[in-house]
Amino acid sequence: MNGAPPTIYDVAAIAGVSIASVSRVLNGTGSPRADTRDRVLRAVAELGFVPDGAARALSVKLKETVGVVYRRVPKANPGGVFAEEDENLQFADIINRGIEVAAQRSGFSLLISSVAAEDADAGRRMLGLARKCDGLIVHDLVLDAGQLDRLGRHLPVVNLAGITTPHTASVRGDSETGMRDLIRHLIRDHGYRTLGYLAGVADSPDNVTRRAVVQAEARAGGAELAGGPGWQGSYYADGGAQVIDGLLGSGRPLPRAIVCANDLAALGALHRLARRGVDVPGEVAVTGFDDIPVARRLRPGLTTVRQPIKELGATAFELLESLVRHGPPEPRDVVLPTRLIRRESCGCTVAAARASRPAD
Amino acid sequence: MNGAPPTIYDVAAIAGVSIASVSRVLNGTGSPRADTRDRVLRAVAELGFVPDGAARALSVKLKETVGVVYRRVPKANPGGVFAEEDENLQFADIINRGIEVAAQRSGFSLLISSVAAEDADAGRRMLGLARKCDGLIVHDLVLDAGQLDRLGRHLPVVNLAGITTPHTASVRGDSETGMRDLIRHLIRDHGYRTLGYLAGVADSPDNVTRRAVVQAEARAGGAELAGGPGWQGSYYADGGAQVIDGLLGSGRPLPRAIVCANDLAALGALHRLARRGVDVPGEVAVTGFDDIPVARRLRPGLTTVRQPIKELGATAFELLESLVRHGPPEPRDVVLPTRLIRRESCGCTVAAARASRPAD
DNA sequence: CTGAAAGCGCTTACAG
DNA sequence: CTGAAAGCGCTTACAG
Repeated sequence: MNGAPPTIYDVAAIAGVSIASVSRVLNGTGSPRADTRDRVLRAVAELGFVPDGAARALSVKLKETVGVVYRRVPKANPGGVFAEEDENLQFADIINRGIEVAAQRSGFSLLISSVAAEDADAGRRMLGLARKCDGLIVHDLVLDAGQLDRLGRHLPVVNLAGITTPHTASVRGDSETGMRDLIRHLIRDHGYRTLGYLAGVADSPDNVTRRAVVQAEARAGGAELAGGPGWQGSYYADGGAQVIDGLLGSGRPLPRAIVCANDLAALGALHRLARRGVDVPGEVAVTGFDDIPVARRLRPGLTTVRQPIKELGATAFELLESLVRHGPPEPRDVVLPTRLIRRESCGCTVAAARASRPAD
Repeated sequence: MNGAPPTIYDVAAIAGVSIASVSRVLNGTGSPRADTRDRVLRAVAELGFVPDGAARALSVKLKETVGVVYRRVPKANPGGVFAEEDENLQFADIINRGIEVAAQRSGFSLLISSVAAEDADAGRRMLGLARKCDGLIVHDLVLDAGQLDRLGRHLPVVNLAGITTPHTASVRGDSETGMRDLIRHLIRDHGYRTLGYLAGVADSPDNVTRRAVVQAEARAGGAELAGGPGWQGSYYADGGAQVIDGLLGSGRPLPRAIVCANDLAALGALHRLARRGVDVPGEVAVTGFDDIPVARRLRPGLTTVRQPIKELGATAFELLESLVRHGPPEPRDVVLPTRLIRRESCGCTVAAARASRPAD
């Protein structure tokens, strides 16, 4: 940290060669003589030279950096049981790890930026990010289809919301199959005749899809599906807890099984049911979606649909890299498989649940 | 995404002004005439112009980007109960969020990079990172004191390992006070006479400190402290579980309380004790350190020491920014307060535990 | 207030 | 194989 960091000119001077030669040996281009190579490498070591990324990026028109935007959770109820927001971000964190590992394989770095849900100038923050990277990966619940597409006209964008637009690519988990298998398990294997769908953010594509599948499968299986505004959650634990409070307060009986839009909603529901003395799964079964790590730590263990979380991230990066390097990949919209994970919250015994799934 | 993105020259041409003027209105420097301002802004909007970050960085010699390096977890035992590594990274993820929020306030972006524990060319990866940012924040367990200091001679570095070196700054939680309060609680309030310290990575500064405090407080309180190689864990759940297996296999009685180096080790220990039918806290008490979100979801709720995780990250950023902008801050090595969080795994009743801590 | 021009630190045709 | 030079897209003294 003494003075300005050395530049390629300093290296060239010490090595007694031109900056072009320094650049070549450092990048492994051309075929420098062994002697040249040695002198450059020695000078580099002596100075502790590290080439400046900005200068290189400017020159090659590639920053080898991908921006990731995810949604920070709205402030939970002050004093609520779930004031701790960080648990809520597990899903995003694991996706980001998937992106990062894939990016690292390609020599790209990850520029991470969260936007608060209430953040008015989220748009500006995203532009600030955009100038520093080659393309953007945008998580669910950050931008709507219109905003995404507009952004996609300016730079490569892939969204993790499963939104298909003309100028972006997308990745999502297969909600249809996962949810279908789950509902059939509840109706056929457990014989439940009444269900409720504890919804996520109303207009999120995943929520729309999952609700539709629950409806269709309930009808096909001859089960009754409770609904209405009282079932509107938020994808977060607080929302799940509030729905349970409302349901219990309404005086109407609970359905036999509550199908939550995701694991966090289920976590909130489970917590509140336990506190109000409702036995899960004895009186009411509860299920989630995602299979975030905490799902297996809950008591009872949470029956859910596993998404390939890390792979969602890795795939998003691969789509983006392709977009950056060669333009729109084929296919532009990718759906990754999901699978039912039976634990105990659906009513399965420990033994049955364990036998049905891989060790965890 | 049609053709090359617009540059400041394009904007200037459309607006009918010089690129200097465009630069000025975009950066709010000088005092451009209202007319000039309008024309520039109109042209910017028309083109969807976003200034290139690399060019700006090269020019002003500031990337407004901070690199963060954290340690990816070694592969867990294949087929082990804790094959899922992501839970292990909660602590790092929350720190990173703290960094990010603080960085955002200063207009900095976060460049995230993990290194695998076994990764041979971690050094190279870190240099790759270094060229893209103004300084580095290095998590615990990534580099040793010598490596950190060497790195710190080339660019601003702050470490989250609590390691004090001549050329880096550091942040850590106050392990001394937190651990002292915890041990006193176990000995005085619960009357436990035998303890064991389930260690973390042997040469990690935090582990060294925590072990020393446990020893000192046990001695002072007249309690017996079990030790030996059988107590060596890893900071991860797997390590905690293995220590329990070894202990149970040895045939010797367990101490009345097992003090774990961190929450993850406690999680592993708790899991294994439950599986082997040992009652916690009835037969043996178990405690953690950190208070990661899952701690409150465990049954029994985990008694632990809360670290201000996000603040650790935010403080690390603030130190780094100061290092980047003005050179070494004062003080260069910061210690943040911790506090005992009583739940049930230490033997407290739900009521007593709840009364002793803030709602959660 | 505004513009012409130099400079930031690299990479890469182009000659030799 | 190697070097001189142009160029990447900005910012910022310096004149005017």
